[in-house]
Amino acid sequence: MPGQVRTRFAPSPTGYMHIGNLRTALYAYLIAKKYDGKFLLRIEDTDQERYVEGAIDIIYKSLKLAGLKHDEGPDIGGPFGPYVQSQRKDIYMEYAKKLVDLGAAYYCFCSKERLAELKQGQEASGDTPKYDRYCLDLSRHEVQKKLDEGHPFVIRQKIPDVGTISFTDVVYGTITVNSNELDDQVLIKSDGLPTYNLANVVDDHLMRITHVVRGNEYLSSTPKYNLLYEAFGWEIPVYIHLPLILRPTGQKLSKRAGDPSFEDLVSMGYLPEAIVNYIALLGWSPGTTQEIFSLEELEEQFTIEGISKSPAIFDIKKLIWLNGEYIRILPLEDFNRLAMLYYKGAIKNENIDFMKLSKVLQLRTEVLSSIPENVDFIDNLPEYETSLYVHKKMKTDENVSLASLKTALPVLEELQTWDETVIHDALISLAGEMGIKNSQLLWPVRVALTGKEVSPGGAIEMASILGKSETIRRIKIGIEKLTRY
RNA sequence: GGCCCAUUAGUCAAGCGGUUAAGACACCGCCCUUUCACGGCGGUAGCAGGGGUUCGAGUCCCCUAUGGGUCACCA
Repeated sequence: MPGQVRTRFAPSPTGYMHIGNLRTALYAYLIAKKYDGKFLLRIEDTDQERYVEGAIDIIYKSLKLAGLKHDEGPDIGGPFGPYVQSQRKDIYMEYAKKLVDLGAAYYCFCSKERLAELKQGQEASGDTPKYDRYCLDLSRHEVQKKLDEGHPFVIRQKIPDVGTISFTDVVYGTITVNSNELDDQVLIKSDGLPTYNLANVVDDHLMRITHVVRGNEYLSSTPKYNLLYEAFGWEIPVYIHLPLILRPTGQKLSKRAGDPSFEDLVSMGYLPEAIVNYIALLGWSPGTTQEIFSLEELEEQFTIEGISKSPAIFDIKKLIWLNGEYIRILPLEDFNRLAMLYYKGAIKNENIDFMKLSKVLQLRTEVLSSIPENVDFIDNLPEYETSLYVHKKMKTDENVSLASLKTALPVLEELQTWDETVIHDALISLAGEMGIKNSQLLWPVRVALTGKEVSPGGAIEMASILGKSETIRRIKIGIEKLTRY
């Protein structure tokens, strides 16, 4: 294929970037990068009824967050602009008229009422709704007359009566349909704006798109677009249709069903890099056993051959794992900065060394939003049962624990400096002196300090983070609970 | 319903006529260990069903079933 590879991401501004959309953008981007080509952003806003305020900003923001930089687009311009379809209205009309001249399209003056009636009748008799070509044979003169009289009109594509149409998709292979399955769809709406059916063809050609990357839902309408390319005498792009991403119950992802958007996932505590990594693997395989990919690695290793045909289910479990992997490799400072957003709401105590907390928490965090529940004991020691002190493997029960806490209390109170090393040495040697296992001393202390079954660190780490006076206070509470028991 | 597409473990998936059918998540067990987690080791679990073609089929063909997509003046 001569010339430079050019792909595009062409979302309509609905205000919601779902995971499937993002993945389409990602693959289009990767294909461009892989072949050293250009990736462009085009806004498909030809349906003004669906316009949502601020939706374009969400698109910019999402792409930026995902690291998908476009080379041309509404915000940065480019040689084939404008990149917003509503600003290209005249272009589409011009090409639609050309199609009429070519005999590949025709004016239609049917009212919406007539169309609705027609459809209703066809459905009632069990037929597939299809335009009846009422206006197809209007003479040039009749058409001109109606236009002069100011009748509202649409321009419809004229599908050949007979024959089959084939096209080849890189992932799905050659697909053939009967032209009688196709409807004479509207190309230009009565508001003068084009439908997707015309706009995508005109723009992809004018913007020199070489590889059309889009969701599988366009597979069945692609033959109609090919007819248009052929009528214009334009080169047909390489088609790459992507399998759908489904929700765990098997349906298409949807906003209505509550499936999270990309931004939702980010605000739920997933890192953009992890999400991108995860969706790259939903529908594509590198052919190796590598699972962790930076965007740069994807750019190098992505292959069109690796795209699969079958739909994939969005499995949050694997994303959680992957997110944990990304969190663990973060520099401590970066993790701390991210975690701070969650600490703020959960911890009011100002004496906490957050960096110290982050250090123990980082290994244990898979999703940032789980942080608050993991650190809730810091501000307030939870109410807990003395049964927490009973642990078979640690060889502790209430009696052992009470003895351990009572012995540990004065030792800790005497400590002049309060850091992990000092606390560690004091407690470990104490266990030695007492002739008990480390766990028989440390488990009770950890329980007393946190009041929880699990905590983001052991007794020594928790004591260090909570500080001396709070540690002492909590151990006393523990002793009291166990004494009462 | 018509047309189009898909179907390897619970999930993502490798496989492109001859394999003990990779790997990952999840799950289970063991080890490490002051809890949990991390890490290490091991395990359970799969070619939707039926016909062909072939010396040989997860791989090719047909049928059935299931799932999905599409049939708009939405994209």
